[in-house]
Amino acid sequence: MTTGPQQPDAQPLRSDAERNRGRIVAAARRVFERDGLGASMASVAREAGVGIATLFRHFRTKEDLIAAVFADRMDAYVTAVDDALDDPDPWAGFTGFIEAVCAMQAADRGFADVLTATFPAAEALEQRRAAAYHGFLELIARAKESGHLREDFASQDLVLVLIANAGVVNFAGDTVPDAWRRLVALLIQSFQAPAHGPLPDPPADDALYEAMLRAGPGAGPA
Amino acid sequence: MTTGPQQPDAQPLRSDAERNRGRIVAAARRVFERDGLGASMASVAREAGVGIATLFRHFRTKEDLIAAVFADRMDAYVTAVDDALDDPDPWAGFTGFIEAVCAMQAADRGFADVLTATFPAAEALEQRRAAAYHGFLELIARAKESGHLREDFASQDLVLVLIANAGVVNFAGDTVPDAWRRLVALLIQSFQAPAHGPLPDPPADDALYEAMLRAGPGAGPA
DNA sequence: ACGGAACCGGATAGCCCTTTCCGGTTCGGC
DNA sequence: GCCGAACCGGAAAGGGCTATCCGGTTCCGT
Repeated sequence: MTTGPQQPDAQPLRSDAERNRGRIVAAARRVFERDGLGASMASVAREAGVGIATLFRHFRTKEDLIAAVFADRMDAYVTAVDDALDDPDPWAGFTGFIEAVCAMQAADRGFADVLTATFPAAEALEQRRAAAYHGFLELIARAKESGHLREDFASQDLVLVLIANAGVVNFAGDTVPDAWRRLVALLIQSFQAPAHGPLPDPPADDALYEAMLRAGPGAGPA
Repeated sequence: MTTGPQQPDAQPLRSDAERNRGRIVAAARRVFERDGLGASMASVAREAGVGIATLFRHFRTKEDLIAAVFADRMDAYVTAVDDALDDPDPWAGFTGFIEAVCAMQAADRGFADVLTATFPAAEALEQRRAAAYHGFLELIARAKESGHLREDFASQDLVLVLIANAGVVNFAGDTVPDAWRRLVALLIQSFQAPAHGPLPDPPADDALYEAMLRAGPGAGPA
């Protein structure tokens, strides 16, 4: 595991350390949600009311902090897929999932950044991402089978939606908080069968992964 | 005029100054095209083979440099609208314009950033933006009248497309250079009549402008 | 209630950014 | 070919970022 200091079994922390750790994670959650992953570690420390050194002692790098903060959002991500698979209507499940995920991006700019990047060092995140992706493939299959989803829809199109939506969310953020809804509605309608025409080929999976890697280490957009 | 030093009539520059100014603009064009507006002034100076001070003597701020570099791209932007208006097929003109502009974004990451920001101090840019927007309104009207464009398409949707596409271009950039084509194709199909369903209301114009303002002064994304 | 390990946080290093300052150099009119 | 004005570019100021160092403090077992 790469998440060194925050292993559940590592040996109990002293009470003050435990308390500070909780404060830091909670503060980071608030700060990242508001400002995206571009928020500085100093701002997190300030929000938490601890010194910078304390923050870096608990999380050796910013990426470690991100992994700790967004583990449960990634759980919600997986849960959203499962819920969608439980929907008896495959098309409603499919569209509901996309809307739900994009809504999560709009509600948490940090999470929007997380979904469009890859953190190979943070296994906790990547395993959940893989699980969700796997479920989404099933969602695609069922929606196509039901005849509501266009046949040439590709799994890579989800990444495209997430990137586009992250762009709108990071851009419009607080000023135009509902702009993303219209974009997502448009995209969903473009996915619906019958298609209005053919499409260019989707990008290659490994190339997309490569691009998400580049977005990882560095911080999110300004 | 806010473009102080680069006025055409200001009084002729000395030959070496004139030469350096040309080098700087050409270098900035290359650097911004490759790296987006986030590129540093130092990298521009290095590419131009001049000192940093020389760069800042010719362009008091980064924004001044941006305005000088992208004036002609904005001309191409206006030209694209005019060409589209010349198309006898309103729908072909409409879709061709969107594709052309998005292609310009993909070919020049700096321009992609310029299109999704506003620089109130750079009148040269803003006047052209306004002209293009005005032409686009006419393009919308004709395309709706022809029955190919959905009735609830709003002019703000162009901004949405530009932002979403800039997100994909800045994200996928060199790694997945054609990813944007699929996104744009999808969006165009979603604009085509008959619509697959209703849409949420478009964002308010002034709110969008406000958001573009925020994206202006600061540099582009990483 | 005491001693040492664990923990704290401010100051600091090192890097990148935009913008300014200033001593040295080059141009170009005479 | 000389000389002043215009111009050059490196160095530095001022700010932000991640990450580390170290002297002082707090916890907790005994």
